[in-house]
Amino acid sequence: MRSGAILRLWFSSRAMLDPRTLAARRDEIAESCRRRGVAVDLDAAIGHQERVAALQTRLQDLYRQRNEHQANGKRPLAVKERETHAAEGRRLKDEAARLEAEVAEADTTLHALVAAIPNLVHPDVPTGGEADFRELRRRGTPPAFGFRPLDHLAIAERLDLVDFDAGARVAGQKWYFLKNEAVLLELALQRFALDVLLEAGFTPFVTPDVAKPEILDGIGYNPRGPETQIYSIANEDLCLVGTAEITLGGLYKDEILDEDVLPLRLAGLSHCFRTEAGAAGRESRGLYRVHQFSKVEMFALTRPEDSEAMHDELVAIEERIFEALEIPYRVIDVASGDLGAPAYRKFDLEAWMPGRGESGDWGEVTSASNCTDFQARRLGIRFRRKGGKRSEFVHTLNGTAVALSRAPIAILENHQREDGSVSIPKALRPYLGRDVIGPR
RNA sequence: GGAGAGGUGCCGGAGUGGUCGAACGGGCCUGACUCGAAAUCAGGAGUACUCGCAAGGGUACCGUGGGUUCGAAUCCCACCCUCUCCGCCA
Repeated sequence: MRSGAILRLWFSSRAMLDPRTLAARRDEIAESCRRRGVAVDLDAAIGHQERVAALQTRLQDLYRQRNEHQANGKRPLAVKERETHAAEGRRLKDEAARLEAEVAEADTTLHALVAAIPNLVHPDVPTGGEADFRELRRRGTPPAFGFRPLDHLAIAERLDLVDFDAGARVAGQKWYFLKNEAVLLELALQRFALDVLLEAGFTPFVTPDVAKPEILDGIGYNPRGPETQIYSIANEDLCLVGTAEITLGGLYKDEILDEDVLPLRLAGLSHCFRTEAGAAGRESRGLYRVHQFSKVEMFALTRPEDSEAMHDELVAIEERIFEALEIPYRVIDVASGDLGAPAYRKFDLEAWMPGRGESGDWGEVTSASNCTDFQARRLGIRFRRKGGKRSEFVHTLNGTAVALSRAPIAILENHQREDGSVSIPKALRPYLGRDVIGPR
């Protein structure tokens, strides 16, 4: 009789927003959900948690009885006795099976209820929707052109850098070929960003471009459903990753780390695939919103007390990169309704894009999130303090070092010149092997 | 993709139906010895959940999921993974 599975099923559901403390933190969680504009039936979850706990206690007690009974059967028994003993054993087994089914059913419900609860929200996060962000600072000055600046698509077409028509022919709408110096630019940016991260103590990775649904789920993505951003591979239990955050987060799934290896700073280079379901009609010209791009991603695992400092560190690195690329940007504190379920707080870098909108506009180029223990709970990533007995969940953070779709937009648009050429920022020249693209 | 071997605790590695949460060795922690260290000796130590103020109990876990049995690390089935060989291939 294998009874472990049923217990582990139950235990697995605890690895989210901790169901045990659900009741104690009810008001805090309710307030966070309200600020996010997410409707969650907290009381149902709490009620269910209690029901499952009670069932679980009964089941454990039954297991204890069963063990005692089995211990009694170890000595030699007369035939009659043996028969009686076996019958009682079968009865206990049936009863356990019935209870197990009940626990499993209740646990599935609890799991669904708890999974729907998003992370808490940092007290300083502005409350509201997409437009209610708080601007924290601006760096750099938007360039003043003595001519009418083009958008990146027009620049790229003139310089023969991208081919969306060919992309559509081969793969469909919003797929594209990079061409000529755009290829060199992508590689140069990758290597440049990687060097910045190496300098900052990151361990570099090239990650798988696919991951199992359970990993996606642990990170907080919902791979199924009509509005999903995630491609699934037919006939395989695999998804194309939307970011290396997924694979880097999965790297330490179910591990217990030593306190002294923290913080861990990981840099991941991967392709990113997004269905962009429901994104039709949004500002998405050219490379801004595409189905595939490359990205150098930062991922960090820290002790709980270190995550806010790490969050600042990630943003500082992003700023260092865009400063070196001589691109004006601003940093925003993303509003509660626009955080996504895993994030406790999120800082975006928005670069100035002269070709965006009527006369230039800010466009998101990076995003850094502190997910506290939300992902760690779902993935089972823990650490143990020196001399400590119990393990604790780590905090996870992620941030974009450079997205090779949007960073090139900012470079092309900000550094374009009247003759149609694009000058290359000094920091990038050694990587690109030239000072200028074009004119042609 | 085909054939074979194997998945046990931090590591190595026993264990083929109850005496196994698991021998033995290494590593690790504590103590003794030492001026100190090495060596040696003694002791300790898995993970998670749960009951309890605590001391201390209980339950589960030997790749995963099922099955047989009163009882499974051990027997049966399926799957996953690793290694070796063959084929194919960038």
